[in-house]
Amino acid sequence: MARGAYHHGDLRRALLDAAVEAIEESGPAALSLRDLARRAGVSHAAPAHHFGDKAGLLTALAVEGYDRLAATLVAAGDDLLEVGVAYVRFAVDHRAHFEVMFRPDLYRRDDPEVAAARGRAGAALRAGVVSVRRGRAPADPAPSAGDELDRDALAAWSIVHGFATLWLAGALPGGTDRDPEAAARAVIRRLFE
Amino acid sequence: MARGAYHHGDLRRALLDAAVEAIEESGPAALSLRDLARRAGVSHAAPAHHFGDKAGLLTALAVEGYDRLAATLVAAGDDLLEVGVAYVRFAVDHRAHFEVMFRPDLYRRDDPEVAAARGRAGAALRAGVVSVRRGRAPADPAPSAGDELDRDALAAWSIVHGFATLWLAGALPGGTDRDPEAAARAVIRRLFE
DNA sequence: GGCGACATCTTGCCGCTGACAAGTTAGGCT
DNA sequence: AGCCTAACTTGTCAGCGGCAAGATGTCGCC
Repeated sequence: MARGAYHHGDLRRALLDAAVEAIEESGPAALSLRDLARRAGVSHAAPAHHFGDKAGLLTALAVEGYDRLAATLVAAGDDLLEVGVAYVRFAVDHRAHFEVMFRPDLYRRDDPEVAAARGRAGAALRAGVVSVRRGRAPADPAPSAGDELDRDALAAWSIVHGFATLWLAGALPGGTDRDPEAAARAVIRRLFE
Repeated sequence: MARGAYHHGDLRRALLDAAVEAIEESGPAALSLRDLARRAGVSHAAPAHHFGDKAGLLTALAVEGYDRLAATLVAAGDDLLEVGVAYVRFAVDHRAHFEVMFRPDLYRRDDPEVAAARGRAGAALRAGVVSVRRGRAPADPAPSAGDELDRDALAAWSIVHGFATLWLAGALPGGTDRDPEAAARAVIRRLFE
């Protein structure tokens, strides 16, 4: 076993899980390392050993989030509508991860692990956006190279990310709250109707 | 004069301005009332008198943000493209206000002043979205009532909000950074082409 | 013109937090 | 057996938010 399972069992995992729980309860701003330590039943300085500092813990959470998002998007196939719905569902179902991922002032965005995981998620997203051009003229004559996003991809990402963010912020009125997935479907479809 | 201008001049305003400055420097998570007090040259407890607590200060900032956003959107006219671009420009130019507004765990979302200001911004947004249906079939047979948003409005709001959020998070690659407005224009146009 | 009432701001304190330093325990290796 | 190192604890410090109590300035009012 690579790490963990010495004294506590797997403290690193337990702390990350506790962080998710705490963030879902009261948002990332109110997160406290000492509270996480209490939840895991260890001393207040134990988290520092695994993550260095608070930003380190949130960096690990962001890495995990990007990886899970990538897996979710890949599993959704290559249909833009389904990939988009999967993006929104990920945000709703894993709001703690999602909120941290797009809050760069909370963690170390330049961390190489984060960059790699973000790259994987970005690739999965681009793969899903290919189908957006169905029934449309091809985009630019010069196809996007490397990690660039063409206009279609940017529009698709914007619309699903915006919907997810507004939903998480509680900014959407009434009926949307009950079934975000259906509302997201309708909104995304607006891109190619 | 209604308030302020006793000892300091206008401490309330000075604190809000200092908050904007501090948030632009290092994000809302790192905001400290004591730091704001130092910037304004007053004691550490002075902010409490004007705002009660930290959430009170951020609530005031959110109210100000929604009001300024409403004014910005109204000034942009009733063309969806221009309203959308104005939304993005507001986020970029007033990132401190914008970031607080959509971070409901930081302030009191149910505050009546916030609700009123948010209502004004929402109305301005809806007014701008009317034109999205140009060249399209009218939306639902039953027009949206009160503060409801139909699918077109939701799609428009999502796409501009998503673009703005991603830009602020530094998630957009390369070229978008230099001229967010042009990129936003291209993305929004995607809604009715 | 002086007095009281009030808004404004200060000083002092408490518990909590993140970070650091130094010590302790426990598992693995030879 | 003996050691090494990872994993954790204990102790400490400065900074923070929030509260209480006091000081100071400003205004209405007679």
